[in-house]
Formats: sequence, C-alpha cells, structure tokens
Amino acid sequence: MNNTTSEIIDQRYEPRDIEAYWQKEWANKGLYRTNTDVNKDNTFYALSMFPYPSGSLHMGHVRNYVITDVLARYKRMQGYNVLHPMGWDAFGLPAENAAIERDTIPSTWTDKNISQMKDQLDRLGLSIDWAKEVTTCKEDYYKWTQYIFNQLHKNNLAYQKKATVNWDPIDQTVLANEQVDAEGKSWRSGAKVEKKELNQWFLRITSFAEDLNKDLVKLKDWPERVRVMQKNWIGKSIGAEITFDIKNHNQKITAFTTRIDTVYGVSYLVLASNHPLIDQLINDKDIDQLIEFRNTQEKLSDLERNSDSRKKLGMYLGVNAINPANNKEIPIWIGDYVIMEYGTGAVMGVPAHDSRDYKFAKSYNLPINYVIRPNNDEDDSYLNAEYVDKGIMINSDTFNGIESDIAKTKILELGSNSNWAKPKITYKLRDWLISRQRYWGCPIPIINCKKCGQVRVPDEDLPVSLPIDIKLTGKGKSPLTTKSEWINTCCPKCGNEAKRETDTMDTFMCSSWYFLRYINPENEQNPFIKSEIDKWLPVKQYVGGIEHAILHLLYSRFLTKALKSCGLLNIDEPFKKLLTQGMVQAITYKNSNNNKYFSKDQIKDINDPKDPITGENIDIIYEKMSKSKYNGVDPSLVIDKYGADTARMFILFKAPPEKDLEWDDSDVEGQYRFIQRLWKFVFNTLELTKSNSRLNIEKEKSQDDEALRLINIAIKEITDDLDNLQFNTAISELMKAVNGLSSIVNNCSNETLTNVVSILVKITSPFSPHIAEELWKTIGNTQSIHLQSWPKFDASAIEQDTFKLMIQINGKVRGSIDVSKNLSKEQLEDIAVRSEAAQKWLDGREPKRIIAVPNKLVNIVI
RNA sequence: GGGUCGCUAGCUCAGUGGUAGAGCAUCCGGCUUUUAACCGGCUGGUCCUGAGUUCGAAUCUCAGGCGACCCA
Repeated sequence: MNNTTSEIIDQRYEPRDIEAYWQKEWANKGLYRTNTDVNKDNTFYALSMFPYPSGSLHMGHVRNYVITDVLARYKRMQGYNVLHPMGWDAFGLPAENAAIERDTIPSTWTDKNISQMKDQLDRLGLSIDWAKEVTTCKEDYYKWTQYIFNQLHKNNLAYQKKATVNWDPIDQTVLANEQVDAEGKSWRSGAKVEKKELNQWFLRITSFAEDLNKDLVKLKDWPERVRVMQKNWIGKSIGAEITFDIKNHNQKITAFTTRIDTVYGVSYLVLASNHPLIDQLINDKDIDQLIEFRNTQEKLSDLERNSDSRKKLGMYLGVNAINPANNKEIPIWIGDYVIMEYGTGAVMGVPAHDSRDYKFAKSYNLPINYVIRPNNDEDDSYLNAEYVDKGIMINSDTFNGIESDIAKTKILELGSNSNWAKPKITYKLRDWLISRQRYWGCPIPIINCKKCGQVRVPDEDLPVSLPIDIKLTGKGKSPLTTKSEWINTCCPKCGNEAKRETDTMDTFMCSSWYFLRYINPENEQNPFIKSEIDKWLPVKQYVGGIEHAILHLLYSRFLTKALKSCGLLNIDEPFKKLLTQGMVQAITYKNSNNNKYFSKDQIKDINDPKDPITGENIDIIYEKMSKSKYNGVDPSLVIDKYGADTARMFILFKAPPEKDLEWDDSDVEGQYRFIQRLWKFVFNTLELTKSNSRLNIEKEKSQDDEALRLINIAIKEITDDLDNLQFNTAISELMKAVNGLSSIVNNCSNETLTNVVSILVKITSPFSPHIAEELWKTIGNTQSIHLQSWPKFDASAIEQDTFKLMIQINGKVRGSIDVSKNLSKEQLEDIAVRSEAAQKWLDGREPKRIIAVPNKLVNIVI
C-alpha cells in the first residue's frame, strides 16, 4: 500500500487538537441552537435524565449523554428539528452537607460543581443547546415549581395531614414510600428508616392511580420491566368491601378482600394495630398489653411486618364479630401483618386460602375452614396447607359445587343485595409525601395564619426565596425553623401576623417537570406554554438509569396528568419512548471473606491475586464503578489519553445500551486503533485520488461496484441500527465497511473513492463528531458535516450479479458454486445435482427430493 | 412461588428458519520515525441441555438447567 509517503505521515491523528478546535468552532457558530419555528411533525426531543451536580462526571453520565447525542445528531441529519437540552437537578442534601463541611453555602458549592461538569460535558463533544439550560435551585426555575404547587393546592391535589411517615435518622428528614427500598432503607443515605407521626404535605397521586395504571398500556416503547415495576407499585386490586357487625357493639368493621369467594371460610378478623375502632372495643384489662403491642409495631417497617419469613404477631381483642354470609361468630384480633394505610386497615382471615392468614392461624391455633377444593376431587392433600388457587366451592351454603370464579360474582351480588358487601377497587399506591425538613430545597409556598389557616402565597408574590445567610449545622431542627425573620410574615388574606411553612419540597418534585421547562426556559410569564409543549412533547426518546423505574418516572407521569387536569397541559404522558441504559462496571478485586476491596496497584500478581494483608485468595469480579471499590474510571482521564471520539465509540460499542457495560482498558485501545484506521483510510484514499497513474478501467468498474456495495450495506445497516438504538452493531458495521473498503480502494476510480469516503465520513459523524468534522474538511468541504443530510441507501448497489449457491445434502452444507442470480428453481436444481459435491455424496444414487431456494441454496435429500 | 430478561469463539456482543459472524484478546510474520506503536495473517464454536416441528433449527414449539433483576 502506498502509505509511506511523508505527506501522510505528517498527518497524525491528534485528538486533543482536533477536538478542542471543533468544540470551539461549533460553539462559536451556534451549530446546535434549537430551531424554534417548528411544527409537531418535524420535531425530535432527545432527552437525557439531567444530573445532580456532584462536581464530577462519571461514566454512567457519559454513557447516558452520548446515547442521546448520537440520536440527536442522527435525527438532525435526517431533517428533524432537534431539541437536545441539559440542566441540573440542583437541590438536595449533598450540597447542604458539603456546605456544613466546608463552611460555605450550598449555592456556592452547587454553582462551582455545575461549571466544572459543564466543562466536562463540553469535552465530550455533545450537541447540547446550552441556551435551554435549566437549574432547579435557581429562582427563575423554582418560582415555577412553587407556582405548580399552588396549582395543585388550588385543585385539591396538595394537602397536609398527620401521618405515620418514614424518618431517615441520618439525613434528618422524612421520605416518600418510593424512596425506601425493599429492606426498609433510605434510597439516599442507606439508613434504616424509622416511623414517626408527623404533620406533612402530600400530593394526591392516588387520585390518578387508575389513569397511571391504565395508561401503562400506551407506553409500548418503554421497557416491559419498567412497566411491570410501575404496575406492581400501583398495585391495583379488584375486590369487595365486606361489612361485619360486632357482637354487643353498635360499630361495624369493614374489610377489603379480593377473595369474596372465600367468605364462608372466614375464621377471624384482623385489625391493624392503629385501627381507630380498637380503642372503643378493647377491655380495660387488656390496655397494657395493647400499648406494648403497639410499641413493638412502631419500630418495624411495613415490609418487615409483611415479610413471609417472620412469625406473625397478634393479640385477641376479646370481642367477636358476625360473618354476614353465614352468621357465624368469629373472633376479632389485632395483627402485625395488617396495615392501616392499605384497604380499610382490616382483613378477613381465611387461613384455608391465604398464606399469610394461614401462618397467623397456625401461630394462634385459629380454625382453618376449607371452602374451595381443587378441581380433581380425588386428592385430599390440599388439606395439608393453604389452598390459594381457584377451584370448586364447598362448605359455602347455596354456592357449593360451582366454580370459585363464578361464585365471586354471585356472592358479591348476594352481599350487595343484602347490604353487607359492595364492589371495591384498591391500590397499593399511597399519596406522595413531599415535605422535607431540610434547607436546600424548594420552599413550600404556604403561609400559616391563625385566622385564615393555610393560605397560598399568591402567584404574583412568587418565588418564596430561600434565605441566603443561614447557619447550617446539620443538627437539630430543620434549618428554616431557626430563621425567624424569614418565618414571620403577614397573611396574604387578612394581613395579620402569620408564619411561613418551613418544610421544603422533595427534590423529585423539581425534577418532575424540568422537561417541560426546557422548551422555553427564558419565559418569565409562565412555567411553559401549552401550545409549545404540544409541538415537542411527549419526549421522543428519553434515556436514563433503571433506578428511576418507579421514582422519577412515576412522579413525572403523575405530574403530567395532574397538570392536565388543572388545564395547564394537553398531553397524557410525558415520555413516548424510554431507554434504560445499563450500568458501567469495572473490574474489582474483592476478598470475599472480609468483603474488602483492593485497588489494582495493591495486587502483586494479577494472575494469582492475593490479599496483601491476609494472603487470602481474592475474587476478580465486575461491579458498578464506585470510589469505595477502587474501580472508578475518570472520563476526563480517558478523554485526555484517547480523545472524546474514542471514549464515545467505545462506550457505544462495548455493549447494547440497555445492558451493563464492563469497562476494559485494552478494549478502549482497540477502539482507538479503529479510529486511527479510519483516519488513515481517508488520508490514504485522498492521496490515491491525487495520483493520476491509475489502473485499467475494467478493473475499476468491478471494484467500484464492490466499493459501492460495501458502503451501501453500511448505510442500510447503520440506519436500521440507529432506528433500533443498536449502537454497538452500528459501530461494528462501520468497522466492517472500513476493513472491506481498505482492501479494494487501490483499484477504484477517483469518482467512486470520493463518493464513498464522503458517505463513510457522514455515517461516522453521529458517533465520533470531531474526527468526522476534521476529515470532512480534509476532503474539501467547507460547511459543517453536522449540517449535512443522512445518506440514503441505494438498493440496486447492494445487489450482486452472482451469488454463492450453497449445496446441501440432507440439510448439511457440502459445497458451494458461484452462479448468476435469478436462475429458476429448475436451473438451480440442475446445477446442484451436477456439482462435484453432490455427485460425490450421491455416489450414483437418485435424490429422493430436491429443495431449491432461489438465490440461496439447493438441498438434496438422499 | 410468580413475572421479565439472558445463556453463541478466551472476553464483549451480532445473527431470530437457509454458508455461524464482528471487535478485542491469543498466536505467527513483517515493518519501524515505539506518544498508546503500526501493518498483514492464522487460530479459535457441544450456538446451555434434551425432545419435537421441518428438506433444513443458534433461530420455531415443549420440557429442563444456570444466571440477573422485579414482585410476593
């Protein structure tokens, strides 16, 4: 190959120079400014979940933003008006904690972090329109968060109530249910959550439980598992409420059940320990026992109480109820597996057909009455355990013998007519607790007046600003409660002395609407304009981590629906298409005996890793990057070493976007080599087109066809891959194209070379925008490559005149022949049978059957 | 216990009825102005297992195994 001329060697690939140069050029020219003159049909909103400004970008961010950037660039080239914004989820505890540590104020720390991270983002070559930037902790943003709160409050969707709430003892604040994990720990601090009875602000997400559940089916372009998780969280159950009379009392107890078909099998009732009726029903002599029972309850999380592994605890209340279905007397118990917040706080105990009831009944020797048996009546083994499936009714009066599914409807009918049952739907979803007892959040715009009660701060008086000069200690009460000159104010209604609400909002409230603000962040009159929202939303592609499957994504869906019901929006759902990208992992060295992690430097022999202290064997595993595991890879260092284009391509290539990605330095180097190959390939072909001593025309013709075929395959495959978010295979196709073209360029015509290289650079540009821009200029263009059109593929170029006809004997490949295309089945069969391979296997026999697939193969059955 | 996803070369992944592929790694050779070299070539497969459908199965069906996540 003619690659040793000094001219080419001088053209070294220097990513640092190229990338810095073009980033500046793009910014100066405003290349990625959003077009505002748009209509609904030609917009593409490419959105990444905005980051918390922690101060440094990590690989997870890089992966997230590069994915949306590739899409944004691709869609721009396809002629869409693209909105690709970025902003900052800037309220939250880390800033408050950092301020305490460094004796500064949260806003200073936050601003510094934002500018650092912005620099890091720019070094990735992202096509972000910074004119759209939003920052949730700035007054021009949180003013509108408060405005939205007011709108919700006006429409009875925000309210205060006393409730038992999750208290995080480390962060010193309450948490929403969604923010407590399956082990009863805080999503943020990891602390074991405690129970507290507090007066708190809630948003009425439960009013939208049905819509949130129903509309999940509209989200066809969301990952199924996210939809399943939301469905489970909403937890719709269709059942009935049954009313039980209490013997010797006037009160009644209502219990919710999804299994009214088992009502003849009720052997007791269980109430939640804080059920309001208990105090009226309890005998004086049992009060001490009740108090003790309640005390132990308060220490447990809901999940612990519900856990299957724990022994269920309860106490008999000394009072009995009447089963309205069969008038039998049944005892009333208090049980730790029933919670007041779900259903009615009362459960009808049917141990024969419910596993938790079964355990409870076994613990306290309560009767177990079977009222359903399996369809195959020969086997009595179901009597040894709870039988939770459907079956045939028994011991159920007039319903005996019919199927339990049918009995459900009939018993509900009977109960409804006799006034002891009515149809009822419940949801596991509870209202969203948004109060936080911390400083660095959006103040709740409410003023408490002795005379007028809770009064909204009028919209025109917003924002209620956070006081700047506040002493943060991290101890004791919420910081705002210590600021009396801020708290004391006048009632907007009556003008008398009144006090401000000192709770701030959950930061998830700020992040539940930021994607609406991006459309017109400069708007001083409104949070957003309905008609403008309609042009851009729902978001065409949203990309973020799976950890928000419930939290952020559910809150955003709720707020969208709530704002629609307040008349502020027309859309039902905020995000049309969702991609949950996988984690970025890296190798860790872990001693499984003591769970200690080691850095690579601490390991003497990587091939036989030992604990440097104890000498024990060490496991080598891939885990999510984190400081504590000594396996973090700093994006800035990777960019310094290889350039952003290599980092981008590697992270896209290494795994499909939704799967976890294992970082591997040697693979990054492989990616860097590919980029260099691309670089050299373009310079090499440029050199070829300049030299006039080319080969004969005939050879050029066939090689030209092949070059066009290769580049058109690449267009087709990469276009399909981008449409399906398969970035890894798209890059694989690029590699194939470069490899394939490299071996034939010497014999192609100048015209074809110029054409093919131009296309190749274009289809590379979304992935590695800097090198593409530089090469684009090198081959003689003046306008940016990022303003060019995405190439269309030419189907006729892909077709070949001949193909390799596969010869199969009994379905196994035994040979192949090059033949011309579009031969008839008969012709193919004839060629195949006469082929050397077939003759050898036939060995004189007649084929039993021949299957010919045009343009593919012939299978001869012997 | 239920649900979702996955299992293909040493590694990470394509391929979803018709020739088992890519990149990286390994190995061999060349070259050299060794930033982090570079160039060429070779090797490498029980497509998790079993059964079924089919002329033909990595691909479709059924059963099972292993793993990840979610729910109970």
